[in-house]
Amino acid sequence: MLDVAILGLLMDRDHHGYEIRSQLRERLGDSESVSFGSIYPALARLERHGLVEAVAPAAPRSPAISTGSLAGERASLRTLRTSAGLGRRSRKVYRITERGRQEFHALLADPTTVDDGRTFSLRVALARYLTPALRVRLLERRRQDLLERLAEVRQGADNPDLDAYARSVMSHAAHSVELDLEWIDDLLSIERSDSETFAQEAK
Amino acid sequence: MLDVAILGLLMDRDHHGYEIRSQLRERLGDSESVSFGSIYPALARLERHGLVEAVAPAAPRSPAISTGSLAGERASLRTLRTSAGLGRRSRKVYRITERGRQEFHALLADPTTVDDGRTFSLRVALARYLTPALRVRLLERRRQDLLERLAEVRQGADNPDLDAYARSVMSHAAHSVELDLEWIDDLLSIERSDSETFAQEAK
DNA sequence: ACGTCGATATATCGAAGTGATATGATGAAA
DNA sequence: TTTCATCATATCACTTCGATATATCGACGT
Repeated sequence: MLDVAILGLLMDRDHHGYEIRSQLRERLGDSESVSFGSIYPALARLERHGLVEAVAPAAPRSPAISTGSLAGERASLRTLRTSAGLGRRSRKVYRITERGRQEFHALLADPTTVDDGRTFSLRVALARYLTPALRVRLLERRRQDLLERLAEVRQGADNPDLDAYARSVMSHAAHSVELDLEWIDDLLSIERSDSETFAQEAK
Repeated sequence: MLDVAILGLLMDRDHHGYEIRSQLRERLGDSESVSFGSIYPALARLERHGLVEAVAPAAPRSPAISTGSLAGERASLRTLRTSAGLGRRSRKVYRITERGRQEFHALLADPTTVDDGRTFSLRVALARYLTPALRVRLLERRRQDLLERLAEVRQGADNPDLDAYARSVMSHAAHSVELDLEWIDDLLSIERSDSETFAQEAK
């Protein structure tokens, strides 16, 4: 899951570890922040597998300071640290590789992994990288799972064995799943109207 | 988190590992099932710490078959397996200890741990074991967290840098948090009206 | 009577994630 | 000028996950 998230962010542009954490919340809507204890090992892992690569510390806003040699890079690193706005501790910036892009598409579309709320939201947030057909499949798969879950929690909400608090949890879970279902149905109807528009244009 | 959940279930009655998993979903509303790979180690850990203890395989529905000796227990185990309804592989039933009860209350009320959606729901499902004051504190703490989260996701929903899918995720997250807040406000108003009733009765 | 499927049940293993902690630089405020 | 908040990487012990192995029983079809 984290792999897809990181690769997805890197599809857009290069990032360093610390930034990935905030982007995960801001762009991919991750509610419970992923800890640094998973991000840095994940980045190391992805690099080991050749899916991402460390970029030589990029030139700061002010262009053309260093252009390549090892000594030059070291100098630019020092420059980077003290130069306007971009200081802080030296960043390790990562770029996605071609193999990384392939793996990203494969992971994102993989139908064998069952989505929980978190991975599903992640996938939707990255849905522009899926084909329309794969998007619909993703949404309909989740829809089925939620319908099953809805039946479960509704039963719990009516279970007289449970005390008022437990029943309240169940009943709120039911409302929450209902809201999720409405969302998915909205997304599905958008997908369908988009494909209609497409069909009409082709006509 | 899993510790509180297991202890909470054992407060009610004895359970074996397999059963705990289903009860977690049915009684405590846990959406993403906890795997056996965490339940059995957790049970072993709790036993090591003296918070739970393994019970001699309980007598089946039909009462009074064995009453104590080692030989008797072994016999009852065999009986258990082949007797009506309760067969299957031999179960390992756990009971909560006195120290376990103390620890349960401490963990449930612990204000230092920050609740995510899962642990919060768990705590509410077990809220009957909290005092009214601790219940209100739990609810208000979560309310604050959600208000902050709401501001974040609303910003994301309006962020023109994001594509329609990512914005949709953010906007749905906002609606979801709003629903959570309504739930919490309901629970809070119930707590308050309960304490009023209580005050009036005392009068 | 036979096989085999699905549910019940415990257990273990490697890989991944968490939460805490260490380290240190920088900019802003007190 | 010290000190505080934020930025940034890293590691550690412990917990959790997902897959897999093992085994028993009831039900179902053939």
